[in-house]
Amino acid sequence: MSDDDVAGSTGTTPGRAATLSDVARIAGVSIATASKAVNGRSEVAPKTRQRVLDAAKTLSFTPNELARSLINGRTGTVGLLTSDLEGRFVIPILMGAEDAFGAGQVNVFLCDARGDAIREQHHLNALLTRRVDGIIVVGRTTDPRPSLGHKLPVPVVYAYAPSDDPTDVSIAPDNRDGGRLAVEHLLACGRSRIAMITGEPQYAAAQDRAAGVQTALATAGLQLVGAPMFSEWTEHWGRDASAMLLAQYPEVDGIIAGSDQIARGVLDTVRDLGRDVPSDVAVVSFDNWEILATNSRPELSTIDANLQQLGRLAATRIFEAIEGVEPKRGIEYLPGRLVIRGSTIPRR
Amino acid sequence: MSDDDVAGSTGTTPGRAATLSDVARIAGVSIATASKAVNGRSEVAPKTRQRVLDAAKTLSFTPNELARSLINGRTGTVGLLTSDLEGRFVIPILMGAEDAFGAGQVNVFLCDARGDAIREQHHLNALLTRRVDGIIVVGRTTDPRPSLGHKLPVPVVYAYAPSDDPTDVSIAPDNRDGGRLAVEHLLACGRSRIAMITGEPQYAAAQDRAAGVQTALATAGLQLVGAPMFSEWTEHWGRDASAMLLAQYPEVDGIIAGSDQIARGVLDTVRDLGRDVPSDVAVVSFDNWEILATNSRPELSTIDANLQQLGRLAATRIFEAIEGVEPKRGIEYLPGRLVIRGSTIPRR
DNA sequence: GAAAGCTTCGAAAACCCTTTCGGTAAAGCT
DNA sequence: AGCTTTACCGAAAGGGTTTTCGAAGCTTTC
Repeated sequence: MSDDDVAGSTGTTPGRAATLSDVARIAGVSIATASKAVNGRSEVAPKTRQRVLDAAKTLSFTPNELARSLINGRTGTVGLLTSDLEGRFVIPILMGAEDAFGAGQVNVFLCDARGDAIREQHHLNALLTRRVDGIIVVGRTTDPRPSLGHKLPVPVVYAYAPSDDPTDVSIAPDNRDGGRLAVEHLLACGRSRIAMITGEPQYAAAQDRAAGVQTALATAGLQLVGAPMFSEWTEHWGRDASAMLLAQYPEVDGIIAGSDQIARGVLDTVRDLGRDVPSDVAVVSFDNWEILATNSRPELSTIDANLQQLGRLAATRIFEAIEGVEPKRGIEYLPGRLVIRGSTIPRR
Repeated sequence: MSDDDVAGSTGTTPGRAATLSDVARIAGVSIATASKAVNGRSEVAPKTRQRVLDAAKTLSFTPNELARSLINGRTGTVGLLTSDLEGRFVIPILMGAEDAFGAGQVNVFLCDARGDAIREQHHLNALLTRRVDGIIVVGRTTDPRPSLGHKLPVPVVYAYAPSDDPTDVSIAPDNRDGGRLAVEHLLACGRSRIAMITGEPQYAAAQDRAAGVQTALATAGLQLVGAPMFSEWTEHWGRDASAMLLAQYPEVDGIIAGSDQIARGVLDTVRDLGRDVPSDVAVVSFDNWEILATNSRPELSTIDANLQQLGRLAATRIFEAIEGVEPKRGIEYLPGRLVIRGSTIPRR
């Protein structure tokens, strides 16, 4: 049954695939006419068209996309060049891109460079010889990455990690604005003694989120309790940092964690110290990594970076560039979105 | 600099890409000779070859892979058809496949069907018109999935989720053997009162792991404390179940969790109940999902499914099938590997 | 010095499709 | 009846490459 409902409907036979000339021969017309018939062009009599379509069906003819591409110069493929080992960012971006292109219209070559420049170059060359219509480069962090240059014959869009060349087209999450969202949510929850525990200071994501937080607090006439605590993107650091923080500043009633991982550590320690989340201390974090955010006690309120939308946007930009639209160069920042859960608002 | 080191070395110019006939014209030879020269065939004089290669270099010629594929009937591409939304399994499998194919030799079309049969059919058709050389189907669970049938013109290998048709070629993790590994490790740690908390009973992974555990215990002349506890693949269930378990059977000194997520919940509750891991209760789980396993207190001993190797194996099987090797049909089970961390062996 | 062998190169077919353009036949018009 | 228009179809070129096979040109052999 599975045999029939799937393969049967594709109808492809094993062995060699049917070609257009096979169809033409069966239908008793020329190859040109067959082409017009299957492509729905008008210069063919209805009766003839039907004969061709019948022949195509019985042969289960599928036009060879390679030959097509060779003619019109478009392959309908894009390359997704990533260094994101974990697939943390690249999968939602891939899904967004598929959405934007329309399912089945465009196919995506996914290449993982594993942070290796040589491998990246290798993949890039392979993509170019395959004549992709465009390339989306997805970084592992939001730090700027080296540009691929402007000598490529296809448009390039940088997603998540922007290019270090301002004349490239880049799309990145707006971490500053994310910081603002986090702060405003805590303020709305009635918190005013807010501290921040975040990851490695070398990361632009850490710096930008901290900057956004501090700016938003200043706007509200407040300031952070202590300095932002930078170290690692780990639960361990979240635990250690929150212990230190609460020892030094017991009055803290809101903590902004630089990532969901850190927040998990914070939650653990705050509970261990006998304080309740969210009534004593509210916690908000970044990433909305479901597996972490929805399994904690309580579940995490967190800033989602809208990665899928980021992918859609990247695909849209690539598409526009292919169509010849003059791209808006520079970095386009995509705002995040607050997902509210139990770590800031008590559950009923 | 970035401009030079990457794009410069590709040497591709914007605008139209150079073709072989351009190269031939510049070098003053025929297209046929140019082809032989760039492909390193022997029927061309060294002097002529050098002239062609120089011309190719100055034009930064890249052979058009589409035209090539059209001739030899091989595209050097494979489709990876998945329903694994999270990318939890597909990414390591993709990486393994890339490894096996050799970097840059083969490119992978990644298609996400999102668990939707229609979308899957759509992607399948797209892959076939693109004339991929083979298809790897990656499922979301280890439960058998519907076969794509045998009428496809290219070889298909099922990875992670085997096909429900025993005449297909499938590669799946050996969860039974994984259960054995977990048991033997706990026994080696001196535990004998072992219980199991695992996920949804509908999942083959849950059943197989439990079966493996029980068989291994029986071999050692032991049996599980209580019945295997099935419910959900969540931390919440891990917490609830371990509370119930320890209330009913306080003598338990080893717990096998059906997943790292469940184990995280178990660790939490065991600690909350004032027992030490691993000295009072040792915990071992499945998956080796790094983000979960290495951030817990203590870190998790867990059975890694060797997904990357599974991807390599799938790629190898596809490759063999393309080469015309008669495939070994049925399900090939790939053993897992025990990763020992602090939840079973006290850290120094 | 002619036949035979080797090396080197190019013309052309092939891969599969799309598109242009010319040709045929039917239909419409005066 | 003679002309133009329309509708339909097919021959052929073109896209970029590989490969086969024949044609030179050269060297060796007797």
